[in-house]
Amino acid sequence: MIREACPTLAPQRREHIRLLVRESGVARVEDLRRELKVSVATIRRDLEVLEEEGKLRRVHGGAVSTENRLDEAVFDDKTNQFSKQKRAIAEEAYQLIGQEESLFLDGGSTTLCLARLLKNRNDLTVVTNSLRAAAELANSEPRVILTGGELRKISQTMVGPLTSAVLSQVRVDRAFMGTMGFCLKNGLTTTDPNEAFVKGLVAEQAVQVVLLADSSKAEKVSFARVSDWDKVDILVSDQKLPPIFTKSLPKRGLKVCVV
Amino acid sequence: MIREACPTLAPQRREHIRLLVRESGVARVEDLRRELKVSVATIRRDLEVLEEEGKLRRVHGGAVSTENRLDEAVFDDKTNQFSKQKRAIAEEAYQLIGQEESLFLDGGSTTLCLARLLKNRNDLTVVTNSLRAAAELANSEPRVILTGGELRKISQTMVGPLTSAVLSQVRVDRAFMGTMGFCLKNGLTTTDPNEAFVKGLVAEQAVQVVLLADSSKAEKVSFARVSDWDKVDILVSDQKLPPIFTKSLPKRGLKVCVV
DNA sequence: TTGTTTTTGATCGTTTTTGATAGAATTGCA
DNA sequence: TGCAATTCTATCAAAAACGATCAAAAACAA
Repeated sequence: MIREACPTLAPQRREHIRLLVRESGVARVEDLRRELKVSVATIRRDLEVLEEEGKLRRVHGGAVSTENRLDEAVFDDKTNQFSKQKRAIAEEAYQLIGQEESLFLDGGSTTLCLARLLKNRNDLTVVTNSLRAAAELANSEPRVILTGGELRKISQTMVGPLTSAVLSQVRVDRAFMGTMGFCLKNGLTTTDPNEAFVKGLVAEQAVQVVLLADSSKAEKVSFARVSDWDKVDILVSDQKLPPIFTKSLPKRGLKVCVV
Repeated sequence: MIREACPTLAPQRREHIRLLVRESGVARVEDLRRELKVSVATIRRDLEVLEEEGKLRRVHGGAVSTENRLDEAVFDDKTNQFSKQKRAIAEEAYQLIGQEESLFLDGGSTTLCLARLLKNRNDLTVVTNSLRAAAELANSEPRVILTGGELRKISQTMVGPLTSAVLSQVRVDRAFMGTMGFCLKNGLTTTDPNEAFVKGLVAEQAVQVVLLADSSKAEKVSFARVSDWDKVDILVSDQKLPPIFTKSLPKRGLKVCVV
C-alpha cells in the first residue's frame, strides 16, 4: 500500500504547522513529520504553501517564523529576484567609492544591494530617501541621514516638498540612482513624478551621478522624466546592455561599465 | 561517520551566536563550538554569514559585537519586556485619537505599540522621527511622513538640524511622546540632547501633547532635559504610577490616565 | 457504480550542509 | 627576529535535505 488513510485534512494540518512554527520560532521537517505522522514530502508541500502565504519562511531543514523582525520582513520580494545581476552591478559600483565620502542612495533593489555592501564602512556618510536602505543600514557602521518627507508606500521612498527641503541642505560626493527605464532619446524616466523630482534634484546637486540599471531597463520609457543623460556621469549595467548604449553614451561624456 | 544529524536549524544556530556575541561583546570560536556542539568549520561559516549581514565583526579567534548596547538596551528586548503594560497604555492613548487627525509619534516601544494600532486607519496622517514606527506603518493605511535627519542608531530615531527643519514645516493635532524618565521637579528627561531637542520642538508645536510612560520611568532623571510639565497635556501610565503624580499633575492642568 | 481530480508517499538524481584535513596566515613569546 | 601554537582558508567527501516525477489511494462528481 502506498498511501495510508489521511487522519487530518490538509488545511487543518497546515494550521497545525503554522502554530508550531510560530510558537517555537522554528520547526524541522523531521520533527513535523513525526508530530503529524505524514511523509516528509507532504510536510515540504505544506511548508511550500505556507511560505507562499507568507506564514513562515522555509530554510534548509525546516522553517522559521516570519512574525516580527523588521529588516527581513520588509525585503525579500524584488531583492532576490534578479539578485545576481544586481549584486554584480552593485559590487562594481562599490569600487567607485573612495574614503570618507558622502553618498546618496535612492530607492530600488540595486541600490539596496549596494547598501548591504556599505555596512562595514565607518568612514562613509549615506544620505537616502529609501526606507529600505535606511533599515538595511540601521544597525551598521556608516553614518545615515534620511531625507524625510512623505512615504510613498509602493516604493518605500520619501518624496515631496519636505524631501526637497532637506536635500537642499546637504551635498553628496556621489549619488547612486536607479531608474524604471532609460533610453537615448528620453534619458531616465520613472513612473511617479514626485519620485522623479527628487531624483532630478539629487542628480543636480551631486558631484558625480552613477546610474545603476540592469539591461532590462534599457529602451523602457515611463511617465515621469527624471533627467537627461548630461546629468549622469557613469552607467553601470550588465552585459546584455544593447550595444547602442555602449557606443553612444561615451560620446556624450559618460563612462559605461558592464559587468 | 562524517556528519551527525543536525539538531538545530542553521538560522536558529546563527541567531544563537548573534545573541551570545551581543551579550558578552565577544565570542571565541572554540567557546561557540562547545556551546553549540558543532564543528569549528560550521562556526566559522556562520560567523562569515553573520558578518555579511552586519550582525557582528569577525576577528582572529572569534567575533566581536557591532550592535552597540548601552543603557538604552536593545530595542527588541524592551519591546517584549513590559509589553503588556505598554500595550495597555497604547490602547488607552488610541482612544484619544479622533477622525482625520495628524499625529506625531516619537521613538520608544510604547509609541511603537501605538503605531501598530493605527495600521488600519486610512484617515490619519502620522509624522514620526522613529524609523521603527515608520517601518511598522510602511505597508499600512495611514499617510506617513518621516521627519528625516541623522539616524541615531541606538534609538533608531532621526535627530539633528535636518529633523528640526522638517518639523518646522508641519503641524500636528496630537503628539505622542515617550521619555526615559520623568519626575515632578525636572519634568521629562532623556539620555541624548539631540533626541531631547526634537522632542521639545514637537512638544512646542503640537496642539496636544500626550506622554506615554509606564511607571518604571517615574522618578527617573536622565541627562538631557526634554520639556517641563506645562507642555504636556495628558499623561497615560499604569496603576503603579506613584500617587504623587496623580495628585500633583492635575493641579498643573494635566490630565492623568492610569490603565 | 465509473471516470476524474486531488492528495499522498516513494524513488531518484541533485543540491546544500557539515566535518575533516592540509597548507597558509596570524598570534604570542622568547 | 625566529619559532611554536593557534587559527584561518580552501578543498573534498559523506550525510542530510531537496525538488521533480510518478503511481497508488482517496475524494469527488456524474
